[in-house]
Amino acid sequence: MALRLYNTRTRAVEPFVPIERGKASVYVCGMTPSFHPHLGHARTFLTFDLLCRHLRAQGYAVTYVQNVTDIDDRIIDRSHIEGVPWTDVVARYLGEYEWCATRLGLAQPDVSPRATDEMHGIIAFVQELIDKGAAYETTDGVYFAVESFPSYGQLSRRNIDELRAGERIAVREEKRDPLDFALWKKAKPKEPTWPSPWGPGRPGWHIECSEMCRHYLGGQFDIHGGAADLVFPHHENEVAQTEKVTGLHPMANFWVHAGLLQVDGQKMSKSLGNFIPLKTFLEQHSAAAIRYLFLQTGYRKPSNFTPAALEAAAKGLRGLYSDLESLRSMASQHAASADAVNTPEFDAYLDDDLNTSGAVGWLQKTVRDKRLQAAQRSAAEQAAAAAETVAKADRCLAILGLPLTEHAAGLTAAPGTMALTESQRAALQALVDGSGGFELDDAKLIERVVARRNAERASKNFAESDKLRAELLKAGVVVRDSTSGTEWSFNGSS
RNA sequence: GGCGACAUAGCCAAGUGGUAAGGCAGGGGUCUGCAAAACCCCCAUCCCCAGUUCGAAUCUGGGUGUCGCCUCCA
Repeated sequence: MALRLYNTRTRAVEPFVPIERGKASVYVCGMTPSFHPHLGHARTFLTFDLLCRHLRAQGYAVTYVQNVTDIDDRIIDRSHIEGVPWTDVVARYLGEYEWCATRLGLAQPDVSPRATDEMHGIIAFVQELIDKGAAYETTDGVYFAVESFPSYGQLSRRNIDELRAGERIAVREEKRDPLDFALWKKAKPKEPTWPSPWGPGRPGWHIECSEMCRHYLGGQFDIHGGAADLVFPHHENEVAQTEKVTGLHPMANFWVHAGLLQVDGQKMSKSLGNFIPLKTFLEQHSAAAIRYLFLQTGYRKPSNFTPAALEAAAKGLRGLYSDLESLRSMASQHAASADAVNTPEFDAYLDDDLNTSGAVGWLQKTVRDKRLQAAQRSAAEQAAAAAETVAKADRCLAILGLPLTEHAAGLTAAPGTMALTESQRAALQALVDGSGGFELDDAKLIERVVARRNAERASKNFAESDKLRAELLKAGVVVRDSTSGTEWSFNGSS
């Protein structure tokens, strides 16, 4: 079984055949740091993170390039709005993205080039287009002549004539064709500029990706990714620019697009008021839970985010982890032999156009079944069987980007809910007053209350112990009794 | 208006010709001082209509609905 991927270029699921055996070159359109990264960004980059993890697990040497478009109209607009230099805007929002990427466990791209570091290449690229007669200069910039590229519209399946018909009244009278788009924008007042053969200015959108693709991956490479909303015009324009310059087709063998995230059944946007800033979100919720939630949905489908779905995902993942912990303790010191660690069924799901939903379902079922089976066996057999399952599950979870050790803690409670409020403290304090310390930290305080409750239980004073449990619950603390003692935890939403 | 995607149980969601994975929620039971956890059992015929086929959630045609793109967007 080998990887098959849906290819936007051909509108079909096709076997992935790399240009160079054993290698995979991947370019993904990254951030334009002009505003807060949002939950939709997370879905897109998580998708390609998974693709890379799977490719690597299958033995491919992956070169993953994810660019940063750090100069753009919106960045300039934002700097005017905030009254700060455009470089500050970039630093702020890019920093925010990087914080989120770390939190989400996104693998570092092998290269993350920035448009402003590629100016020479970009300018050269534009010049090549002019030399080839595919671009022309006007008083305000340099434009790509769509007419020079007959297959324009192929990737996004647009009809050029219909596009022209629908085009709004051309503002730029100098444009030869309303569809022509800017490669280089000549300087306007209060805008950052770079010197060029056409005078000071800056690149248009699209050109930076064409240049970076060519620079880092060559005129043709394996996979070009991005979110579905980039198919037109961004990727269409990239194709036109690149193929015009290189004369090679296709620019990328596979075009892979991640479905857009919706919130409450609607597109996420600032104007609709359902914009979910990623950093805020990750400060309040488990990164593993959102990752798991996205994995439960096919990457190409539109995904509708709801708090209920997140909650369900967090619980589902927690259950999986819990089963795995049980298996781990059964396995004890027993180690699985390395060659036993393969998961063909799981791999087959991912090979099938990244069927993460099926893969996760298989993992859930397998871990659960194996746990139940192991429990039936003799101690010796049990350890061996459990160790093998644990090793396999660990492998799957690593590919999914959900390693147990890193994420388990974050699932039981969100960071913001880990502490008692003043009133909760006061209430619990009152229950253990007379015991001395009023400088107890939260954990110590809770443990005192739990201890008191256990004392009541020991003396069969159940009415009192239940009252204490209720008090703890009011403070967001859940207690669980077992033969080995009483445990407690915050019941913060994940 | 043009192009496209999607429509499976209360919710999320796999499954592309042979009688519906998984998760969450829910119901019943075992266990427990109670509760939690755990364990056992139960819970859909796949938007509608008409076709093709021995057989369709899966193919074809026609509807209906939701969403997206066509302007900046991950």
